[in-house]
Amino acid sequence: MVQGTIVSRRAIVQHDAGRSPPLPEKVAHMPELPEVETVRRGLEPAMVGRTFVRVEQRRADLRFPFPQHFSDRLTGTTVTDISRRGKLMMAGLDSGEVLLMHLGMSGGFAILDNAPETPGRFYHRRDNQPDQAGRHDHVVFEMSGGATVIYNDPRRFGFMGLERSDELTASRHLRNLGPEPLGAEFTGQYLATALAGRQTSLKAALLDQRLVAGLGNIYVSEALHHARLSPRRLAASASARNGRSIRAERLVVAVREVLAAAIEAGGSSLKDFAHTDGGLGLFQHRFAVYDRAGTQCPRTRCGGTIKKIVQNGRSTFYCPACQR
DNA sequence: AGTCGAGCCTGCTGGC
DNA sequence: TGCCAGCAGGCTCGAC
Repeated sequence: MVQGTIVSRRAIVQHDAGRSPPLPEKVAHMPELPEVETVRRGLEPAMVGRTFVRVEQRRADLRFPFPQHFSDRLTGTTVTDISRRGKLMMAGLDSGEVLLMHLGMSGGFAILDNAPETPGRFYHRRDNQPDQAGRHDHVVFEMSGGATVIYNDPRRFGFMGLERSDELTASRHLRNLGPEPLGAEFTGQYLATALAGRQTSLKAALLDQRLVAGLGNIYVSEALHHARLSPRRLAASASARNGRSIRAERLVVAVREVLAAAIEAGGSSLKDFAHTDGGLGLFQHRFAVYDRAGTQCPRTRCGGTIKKIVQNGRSTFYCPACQR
């Protein structure tokens, strides 16, 4: 299932328990960059090159109000491509507009595909069945080619927008986004410069989408552990000294590796979906520190114990022994 | 300008 | 057993 909900992923893990041992570790449960990328890839076959035959908008707003005449502006247009910036998905339309889709923290898509070659059917309910009341199914796209794409979002922190493609970069949802963490722009030198003078924690700085786009609470904790840097460290202290910052360089590598591994795990779940009765979105990704307070640090020969602290009102997990 | 907290929202969990 | 407070978090806005 293409989404980022806790319930579904756990449910599927349990559902599949007969084939593979149940995972004692936590599975990813909120849409950060890797989850969004997986969703994007899952939407492509159902939407790209397809036309919106019918668009059903079931409520006036999510996190923000829907754009004016939302369904009318989509109906009859064809999707040219689906891309991503940070946690934001963008479907290019042949009308010259771009459909923006953000999953917030509980958003996800279900695809009912009537095409015979892909008899997939997936929902993110505990029982893998459609929400009976359809209570949180807020948008329904009926696409040419037979797929019905349903946006579900219990907490409604997600949103959809429509922008003219030539005004896209000026959109308030895009204009402040920092570089893609997996792109060429995100280098040690960039990060060192961006962190210079910042009097906040490294954790808070990395969560700032203006600094780098796509990291959330989970992957920031993971990346900092990977880089052996304390989330409590002053951001500025990871910036350049004598024109070079070992710490910033280490952090860039860690961010890239952690995200790439998670995308890989998500990609596997997409691939598996084609061969099952509907388990897309299963992230069997394991975390080193996130939500693992009290357990032993997975780093070889570290021997530390993972600790949970609260920074800026959010939980942070790290190993005080190896993260400095 | 940079930093931080409130608030949005619902579902799950843990404590009584 | 049942109830309910507390927690979870991405993003924007407002306060300092």
